[in-house]
Amino acid sequence: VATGGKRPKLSDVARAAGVSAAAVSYALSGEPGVGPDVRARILTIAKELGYQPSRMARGLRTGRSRTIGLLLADITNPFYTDMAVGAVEAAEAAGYEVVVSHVGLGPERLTAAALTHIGGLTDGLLLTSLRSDDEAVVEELRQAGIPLIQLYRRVAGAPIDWVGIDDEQGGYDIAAHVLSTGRTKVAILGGLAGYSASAARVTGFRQALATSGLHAINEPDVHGGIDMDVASARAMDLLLAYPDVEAVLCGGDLIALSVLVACQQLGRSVPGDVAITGFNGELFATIGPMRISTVSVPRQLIGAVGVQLLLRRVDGDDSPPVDQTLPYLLRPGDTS
Amino acid sequence: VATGGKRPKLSDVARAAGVSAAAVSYALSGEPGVGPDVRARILTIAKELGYQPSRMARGLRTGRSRTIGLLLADITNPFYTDMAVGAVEAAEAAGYEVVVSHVGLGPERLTAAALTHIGGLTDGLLLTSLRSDDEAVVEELRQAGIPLIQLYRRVAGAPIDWVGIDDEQGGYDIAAHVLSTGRTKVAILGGLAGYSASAARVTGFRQALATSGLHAINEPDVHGGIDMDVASARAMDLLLAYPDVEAVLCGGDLIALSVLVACQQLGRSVPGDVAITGFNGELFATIGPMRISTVSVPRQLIGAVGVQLLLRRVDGDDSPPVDQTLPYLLRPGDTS
DNA sequence: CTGAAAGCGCTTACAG
DNA sequence: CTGAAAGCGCTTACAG
Repeated sequence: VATGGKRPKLSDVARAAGVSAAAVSYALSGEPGVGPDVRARILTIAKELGYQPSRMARGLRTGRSRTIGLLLADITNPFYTDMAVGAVEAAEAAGYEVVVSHVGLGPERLTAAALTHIGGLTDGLLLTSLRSDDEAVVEELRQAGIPLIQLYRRVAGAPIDWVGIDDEQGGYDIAAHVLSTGRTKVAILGGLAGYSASAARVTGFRQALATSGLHAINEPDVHGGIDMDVASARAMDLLLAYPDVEAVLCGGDLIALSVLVACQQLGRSVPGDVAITGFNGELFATIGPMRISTVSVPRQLIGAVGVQLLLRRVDGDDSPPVDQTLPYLLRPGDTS
Repeated sequence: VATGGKRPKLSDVARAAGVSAAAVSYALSGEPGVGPDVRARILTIAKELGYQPSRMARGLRTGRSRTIGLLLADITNPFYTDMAVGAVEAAEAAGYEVVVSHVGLGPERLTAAALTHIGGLTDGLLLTSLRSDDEAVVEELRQAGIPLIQLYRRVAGAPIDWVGIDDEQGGYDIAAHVLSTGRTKVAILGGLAGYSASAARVTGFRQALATSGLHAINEPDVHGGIDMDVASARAMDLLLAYPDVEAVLCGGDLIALSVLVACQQLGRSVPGDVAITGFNGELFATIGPMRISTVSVPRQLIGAVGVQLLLRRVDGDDSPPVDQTLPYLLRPGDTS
């Protein structure tokens, strides 16, 4: 009941059309080798029969799946799924399909997921979930001979194309923006040090502070977790430990939101008493009653450019790895 | 430079181990037909060589890909990606892989994406993006003979398994919760009428109101868009048109957030002047300074149960379609 | 412009 | 317990 009839195959179409299998193949792929009238008839019959070529057979024969994989640590995180949207659009334009895998945290799962893609499922991989110390994973995938691109996060020194933004400069810019309002008691609440982008942002914050002859009042404990509960605790601890803090530079919008909530709970006015900045430009940072000042990362563009780089590699380009740095947007909101 | 050596194939492993291809195949799949010592040697050599079986070849031969597809209208929407997480976990336990496709809005794209999955990429499909009037799409996919499951949203009357919650009862419950506080001037801000869940929720709201001898003060214009800008406009229009409204029952948390923001802008206190309820139980509804009262939908569970139903169909079960109704959670917050 | 044939890398009855 | 062989559904030189 549930399933229709058997799936028709190419030879069924050939028989129905009274031509050879080769003719059908040529007709469907738009190759020469079959007359326009015959081609039209074949196409009609194929549609009538509901013929759908087997990707397995085609892939086995051609060695290409015309599919690229996108590996996400957390498919629930819009920061990365925005990249997926850009990737899907760019891939579609090139006749490729994007399949997304939710791999969860941890290098083992990353490797496992990647290996199933490597089994020919996919012609190349977009990697997003890299930690700075994931060299081993990346090296293993490289050995497997599948083209790889790093999206945003990266492994230090890995000889693999990368596309992202200049987080350090972004951090510098938004810190300079806050300092320009005359605040001097500034704290930093960065993400985990193990991620390349988190580290770079904090470096940028520090450089801007140093330029004004300052340093963060909560050094050196500026790195930490970004999950909502952890971030909330860090925010509250900070405000309690440094009652006179005038500005908090955050490594991400979620941390900034935590600080905002904590300020409201403690009765500190924002941005009157405390200025707060985020990073990423996430949706939730802009939809609340108070828009968070942030650095907006061009996530869809990163995905799209990643696909372009990847398809170049899939087509056999083996020139040296490139770094593609994209522009970001400094977006002042209501919190600074 | 970019690619490693050629990928080893099964026959390479066989040669290196000095056995037949069949022996390797049996050893890798854990089938009997090869002794334990030989099996161990084969496994070792396969690992040494970095052998990774071709999914294409295996799929072509067996007619199974051990992969299931999840079609998302918007991969950026956490409501649906939460289902993906549940699906991934359930599938992994069963030895299946989940690949997610972002199809965007519109039935054409849905069909196109589904067809590429049907080409053998995937053994079955989890559908999330259905509108009530998508019968044509669903019928076409059914014809193609691929097992299908509807997640949450559904096509009325389609003979396909479905898993979700009782939105009507959920709507009734949260409306009753608000009415129990004595409010009588109640408005409804529902989602688009074209989606089964939106319609059911509104029906539930109305029934609860009717039970108290009431009806929404803004009837019959209770349905509308849920994108942030549209929802914001609807919220503002409502508050302006009905200055004495005491409660707003919303079809989703994003709408509820819009109403909350509009209330703050207009200086109405929440929940003092206006009670607000959402629906879904999304993360952002709970992380702001004010938690939105909502109905929490068990999204991961829906994904997991969807996978179970699907794998049953993949294994050939063709019993009549089932509806699987899961429990939800009424979660009062700070807005009611 | 068309058809017959080989082969992509596996799995799985089938003989030994 | 092991090996030789057929075949999954395509694509693509190669002859006609």
